[in-house]
Amino acid sequence: MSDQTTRDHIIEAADRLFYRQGYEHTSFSDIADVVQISRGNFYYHFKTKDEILDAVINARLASTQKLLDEWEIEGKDPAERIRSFIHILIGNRTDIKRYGCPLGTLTAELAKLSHPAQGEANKLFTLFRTWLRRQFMRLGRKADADTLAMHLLARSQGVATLAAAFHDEKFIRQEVKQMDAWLDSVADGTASSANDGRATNAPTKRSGKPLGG
Amino acid sequence: MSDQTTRDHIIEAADRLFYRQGYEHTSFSDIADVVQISRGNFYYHFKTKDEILDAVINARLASTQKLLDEWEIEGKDPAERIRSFIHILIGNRTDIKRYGCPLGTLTAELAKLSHPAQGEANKLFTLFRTWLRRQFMRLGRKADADTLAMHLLARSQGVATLAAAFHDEKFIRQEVKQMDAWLDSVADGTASSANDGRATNAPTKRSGKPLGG
DNA sequence: TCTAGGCTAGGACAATCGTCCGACTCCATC
DNA sequence: GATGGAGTCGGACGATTGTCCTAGCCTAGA
Repeated sequence: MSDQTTRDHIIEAADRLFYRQGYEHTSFSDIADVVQISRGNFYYHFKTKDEILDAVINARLASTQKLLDEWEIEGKDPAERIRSFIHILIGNRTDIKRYGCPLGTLTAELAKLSHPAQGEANKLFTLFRTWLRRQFMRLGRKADADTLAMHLLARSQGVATLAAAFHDEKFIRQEVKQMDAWLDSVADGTASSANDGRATNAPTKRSGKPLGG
Repeated sequence: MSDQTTRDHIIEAADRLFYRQGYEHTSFSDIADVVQISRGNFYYHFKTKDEILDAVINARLASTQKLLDEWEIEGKDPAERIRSFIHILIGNRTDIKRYGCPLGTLTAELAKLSHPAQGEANKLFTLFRTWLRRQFMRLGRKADADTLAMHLLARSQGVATLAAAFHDEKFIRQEVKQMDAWLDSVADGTASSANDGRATNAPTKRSGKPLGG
């Protein structure tokens, strides 16, 4: 249908603009310019701006679920699947360096706006959280699977935040490498030698020169 | 002076409101209501909204510097000083749980607005970064001091982001404990046994039950 | 050819924004 | 008491916002 096409175009454009400019800072005009329709025509497709936000979040939920399903199929073992998660930081490094994490920044903004869609947006986090938890459980970490999932989520968020603040791509690679090492230690179950791959190797290996600020 | 008092009141109120509602979402009226002056009176103290932002950032820079100086004096050794940094997450947990990290959220918002004050806001991050770097150097980690500083900053940011998303206070304590352990391993310099205190201890100790979502 | 309805353009709308101004109240100074 | 500047007030301004309406376009089906 032509309807779906236009509607999807709006959602797609809104998604990108919400990510780059933020939700509140993106106006109907901004979206209209991209989609090349008149501003007044929005009302036919979406009654309110919040409805567009809902549609965008739902679209992200769907695409995220699809992504997780793919990782589920393609990954040979839980560790490899978790590694897929870690490496989206690399895959999206260019965007992250400029705009941060789409998840984290949207959630943070909606929280400050006291926006009703907060709960929906948080489902995105929960999607990753439960998926990661399941992987860690399969890794034999039944007892602390959720703790590990949250830990990994937090580190990813932190990396995205600082990478955006300092516009530092090298920092992303650096931290991803450490998370990989951390994952190895978790997967091995080698308790006493489990480390985050940082405190151990850094002094003997990397130069540790200041990252570009 | 009465001038400084009013001006300071404005800055103080703006600071709090920017943190809780975001910069763009905070209007002159909002600030005026708190300070209890008329909206039109702002122009006498600040010519533009951006000027208020600059003043707020400068105030934060000053108070941050003061905080770091205090830690510098009070802390007996570098490890204890770094621990002071880690534990602000605990001290500000109530606010963080609700509004996230003042630093991270402001930086993220200004980035999306392409706001000229981005650079100034980033100085806040740099303040912590250089301070932490110096502490790690004194800890004998000359080679990778900056890497360690960035790592710790990132983890703090990640914890704040997720704590805010899930409104989870327990998660903060949990991650702080791990950062403490991580710091110990860094301070000990026990290379091969250095771990983040998570992959090692969790399965044998904590129950790892799902955090409140 | 005519008609109905999906879809759109363009503009009106009230509200709110940051900005700016003129008139006013203080109060110290002479 | 008169003067002048610091500080404040209330409102006006143009712009922009999200919302909403109406007239018209285009196409499929009778």
